[in-house]
Amino acid sequence: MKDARKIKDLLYEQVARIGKAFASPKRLELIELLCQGEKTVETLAREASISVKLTSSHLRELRMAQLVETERQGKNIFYRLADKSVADLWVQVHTLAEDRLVDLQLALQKIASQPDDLIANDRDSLMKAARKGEVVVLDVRPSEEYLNAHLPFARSIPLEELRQRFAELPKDRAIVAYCRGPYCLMAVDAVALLKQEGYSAIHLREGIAEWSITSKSV
Amino acid sequence: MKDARKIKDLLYEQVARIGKAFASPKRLELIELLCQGEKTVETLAREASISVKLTSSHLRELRMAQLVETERQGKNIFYRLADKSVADLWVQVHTLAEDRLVDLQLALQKIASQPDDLIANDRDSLMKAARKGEVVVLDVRPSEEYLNAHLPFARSIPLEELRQRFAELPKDRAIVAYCRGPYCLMAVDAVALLKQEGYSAIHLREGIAEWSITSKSV
DNA sequence: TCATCAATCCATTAAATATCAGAATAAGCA
DNA sequence: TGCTTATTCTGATATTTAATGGATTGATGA
Repeated sequence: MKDARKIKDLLYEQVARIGKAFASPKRLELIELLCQGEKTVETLAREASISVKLTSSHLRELRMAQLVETERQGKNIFYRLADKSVADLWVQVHTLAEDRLVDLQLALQKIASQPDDLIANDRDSLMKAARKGEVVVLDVRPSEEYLNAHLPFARSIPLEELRQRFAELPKDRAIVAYCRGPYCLMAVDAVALLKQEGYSAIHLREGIAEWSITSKSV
Repeated sequence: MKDARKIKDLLYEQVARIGKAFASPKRLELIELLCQGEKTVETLAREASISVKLTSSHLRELRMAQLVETERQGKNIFYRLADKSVADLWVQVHTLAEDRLVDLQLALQKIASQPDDLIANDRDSLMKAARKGEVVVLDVRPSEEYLNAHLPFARSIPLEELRQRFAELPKDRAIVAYCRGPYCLMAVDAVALLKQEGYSAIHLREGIAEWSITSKSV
């Protein structure tokens, strides 16, 4: 009996290693960044706005939970998710959080509905329209992330270059902008810019990680 | 810019509330128990082998993360999962842990393969056999849990009563025993007992929570 | 070989968490 | 009404974790 308890404790403790990895806001942000493709420690630190040392120590936690892998390329060490299922779990966790936590819902509403954005939410019809060229799907993430993976039919204009590259976008069609996911503000900013210029632009909450979850557990 | 950071921090912090709820072995055990149906604090404490006070404080954490709900019935307060998606997330998390963590794989092997158990893993063929009556699917959990929900075609004999009720089981067919899930040892014990009595018994790792995840994200 | 850069390791402090004991509620019962 | 039972709340303590600064490693390139 006592022995059974010890075994059980051991088992749950192992699973809790995964839970702990998902228990820190900074680590979640790093996971979301890694969903966009492999990155160096320095890049991750810059994009998450935290120090390299702190980034390194959080990445160490993620590595010890076997959620990320590293590879040295010259001077740099690249981190990547150990498996697609890690990205899936991130999506699952933040989706559950959005379903359950009122505070989170309120914060998200504040972002999205400030300029009263319409949010595209029907994948099939969006893809159908994109295929026919009725809408332009616009990826505003840095181009390396676009090159790593992007939504079908999407074209890439990183947010920083958008001001200079308006000319590439047609004014007679709706522009659907997306970025890293619902907690990334780049698409929101892009939509604001585009509207200022007279485009009809809407904001897609989902990023590639959210998109590639095939099945919603209903 | 600074404002954007503050918003982002807020968002990830909210999601981390869910992560933190899954970051403690004791809380994971409570979640697994609640996957079997609603239970009082006392019952949860007894079944997780921890004090009522500690159980209460862990349940408080889960309640604050909005993962569980309470309902008073007379003297007792019943806890239940706030949504099926909480059970789904538990399955997702422990499945990822089993995929990634070698220590966990080793510990699980020690349990399951001690008596060289065959593990039933093909749901469709198991259900087909159960429907035809070629195998007996046996639920060895306490009967309240069976009454709350159970696998198709399963019959209930709680582990404690198994010794007295061997007569109810046919010796000419395979018995497939299951319990709360892969970290519950009741089915393992049941299989050991049954084999001792000359039954051909095998152990199904999955419980109702694992079973009811319809789609594996591949 | 030495200087440089990227990243980690180590030691320290501050903050958060787990656990336990005792007091406090809240409902049901006598 | 007061007593009992189930549960939570309030502190107190020990452990764990987050964050930071200084020293260290490992590969690169002059």
